[in-house]
Amino acid sequence: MQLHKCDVVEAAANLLDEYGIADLTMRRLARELNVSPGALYWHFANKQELLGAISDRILDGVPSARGVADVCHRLRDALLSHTDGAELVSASFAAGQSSAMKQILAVLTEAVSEVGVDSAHAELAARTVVYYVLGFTVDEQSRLQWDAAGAELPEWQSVLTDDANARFGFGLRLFVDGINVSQAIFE
Amino acid sequence: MQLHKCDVVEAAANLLDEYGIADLTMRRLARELNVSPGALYWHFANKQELLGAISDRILDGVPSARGVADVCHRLRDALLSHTDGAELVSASFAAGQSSAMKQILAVLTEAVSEVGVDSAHAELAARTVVYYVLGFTVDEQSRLQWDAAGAELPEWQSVLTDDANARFGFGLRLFVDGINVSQAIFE
DNA sequence: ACCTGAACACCGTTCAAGT
DNA sequence: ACCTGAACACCGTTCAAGT
Repeated sequence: MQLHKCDVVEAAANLLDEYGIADLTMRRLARELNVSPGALYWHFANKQELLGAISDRILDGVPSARGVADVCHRLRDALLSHTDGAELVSASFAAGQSSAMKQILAVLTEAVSEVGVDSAHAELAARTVVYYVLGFTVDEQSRLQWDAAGAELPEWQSVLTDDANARFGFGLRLFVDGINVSQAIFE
Repeated sequence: MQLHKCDVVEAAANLLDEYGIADLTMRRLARELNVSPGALYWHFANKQELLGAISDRILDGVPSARGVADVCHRLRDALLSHTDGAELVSASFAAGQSSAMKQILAVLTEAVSEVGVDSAHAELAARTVVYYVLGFTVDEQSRLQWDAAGAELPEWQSVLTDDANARFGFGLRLFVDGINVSQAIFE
């Protein structure tokens, strides 16, 4: 039967989860779908566009969150729930290929505006927060996956995960505090 | 004559500046040096290690800066002074291959400590700042290089560059303010 | 010790030709 | 409209063999 865009994205997402971003190639994806490599280029202009579509799938639902902290936590959760999710979305965002990340940026900008910051500075503050969340989570995920390959998690959840949550929250608060200070100055 | 590590890194840096990170391949570098591709693997274990060495070359001098703002500005300047510098260093840092970035992290941690933050939180704050500088500069550089390829800079320096400086400084202040707030709480 | 040559196992992308 | 087959122009890495 016919190949649909969403089938391709789903197969790609499965490949990502099972084998990681390094093994997510156009040729391998085509093999998985039992089509020739060229077939993918009827549905997607290039690999970057496909990666953007996977990013949007990973981020499904995140743009509907409200408030800086809420958006950031849900963004991080979404990234961590797929192998190499942070790296993939980070790359797609940098390449301007993830419309979900653009929405998230808009939602964050609005959230910052509501604290009383003018819209030009609000967008800057929102970008700043996004850089942090992506950078932190790429880092966190690479460590997580690295020692998940080694010794299999001794006493999980509490020791490693909660610590990362606390670390993430600390950095996030640094911004929120910074934003509140800048708002206090400008008014 | 013999091939030395530093010659390889220099040739690689030149290749980067002239053609960008996408064309910085082991094979192309070997061609430029008039050696076989395999020769490079006598001096470097793999491509990542070589990229790390280029990163360290790009960041030469930055770790000797002092103070959060000073380090961050010099880091950004170093990244912007080479084609795709931000992307390269960002990738090397994520892969744990840049010792210069580790030094920079240490310097930033010390600078934050001196404001009165305990060392555990100081390291977190330092990482947070690094994520911001790298994220911001990768973004800035990709835009810069994108419209440098298009219309050739209308009335430079003032309109584009100064604005980016101001934007960079704004995000940076968000942290420094946030750090000061957290220090005020903890003491 | 340092390097060559040649191979291995792949890539992304294009495009005439088929259905 | 949608896909195949085959090609184009590459990759990173390894390793026996040479000097």
